[in-house]
Amino acid sequence: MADIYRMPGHLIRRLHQISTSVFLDGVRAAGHDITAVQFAALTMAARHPGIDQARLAGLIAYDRATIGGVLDRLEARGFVAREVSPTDRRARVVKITRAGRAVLEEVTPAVAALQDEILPGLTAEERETFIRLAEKASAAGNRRSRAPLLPADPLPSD
Amino acid sequence: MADIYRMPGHLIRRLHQISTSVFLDGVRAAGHDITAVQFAALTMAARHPGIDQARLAGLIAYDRATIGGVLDRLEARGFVAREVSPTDRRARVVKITRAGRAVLEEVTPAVAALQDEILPGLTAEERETFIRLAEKASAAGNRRSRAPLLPADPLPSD
DNA sequence: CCAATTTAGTGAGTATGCCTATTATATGTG
DNA sequence: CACATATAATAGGCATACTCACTAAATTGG
Repeated sequence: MADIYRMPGHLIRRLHQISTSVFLDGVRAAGHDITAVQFAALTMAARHPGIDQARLAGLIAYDRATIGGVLDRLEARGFVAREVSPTDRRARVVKITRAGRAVLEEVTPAVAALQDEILPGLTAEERETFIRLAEKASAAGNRRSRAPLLPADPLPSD
Repeated sequence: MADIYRMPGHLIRRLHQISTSVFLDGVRAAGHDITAVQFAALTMAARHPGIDQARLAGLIAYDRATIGGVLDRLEARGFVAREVSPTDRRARVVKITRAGRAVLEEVTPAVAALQDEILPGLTAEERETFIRLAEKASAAGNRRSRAPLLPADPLPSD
């Protein structure tokens, strides 16, 4: 009989539920209301001004169809703006707005503060171990994901 | 600057993407087409014949609204049947069908075989460590989740 | 330069995962 | 028994996450 409770897939799904819940609660306690996914997109938009949607998606491992909806919501709330790229008229360039930057600046410390709560019940050493193993596994499985993480500047060997 | 790539929440989301992708590929290679979520629901329905939806949801940490849709799809494909509970007319009792049991019997070995692929790049020992830490963290954070795992037979102290 | 291929983004469809509200039914208390 | 409360399931809505098909535009090969 398959013991679901010890299967990594089940445990990862549970941790994902806990993670999104803790994130949302922490951000709301700081007086804002953005999801972890929106936070990551906003952070990367701030770090790479004028990046197009496809590259932004690759930097945070989102599907191309998914990032469209995320940006729709961020744009509707005035946190990012999109323009047709001057160098490639297929592409749409994403820029964080002043309002988006303000949200990011207020939310980022709260996000940093809640990191330990995402893996509750673990010692600092155990958390480090978990993060190290998760990094190793996600790097090794990157190609297995439907939306792999892509480097900012793709290597020719890729 | 927040380093998203080392945040447990981001890593967990990436592992979740890899996990669902590997699961689907493995199940499809075995000639079937059910998701990890459907597999867990089917497994628990087989293990607890006649369980109602709310308890089934609790056993696998699903939201009550979510389990309805999952069972809709399993029922549409003839893998489970639902009836009004004879002891509580609000509740609907879930039973796995012969077809559902057949799918489960064929898929379960494939699921067991793909477990190691869910955490690729890790040694057997590292996988054990990851699973142990994930169990510890998910147990500790259970209440933080919107849909906590509930015991089959709830204790009065809960 | 032109045709074939690739790429960026969207749209429609499906599946989780959550929220709030509603309906129907139980249960507990006076 | 009557009333207040609690619970099971659903309905409708929003947010990821993915698939496939499509349009428009860029790139590559000849």
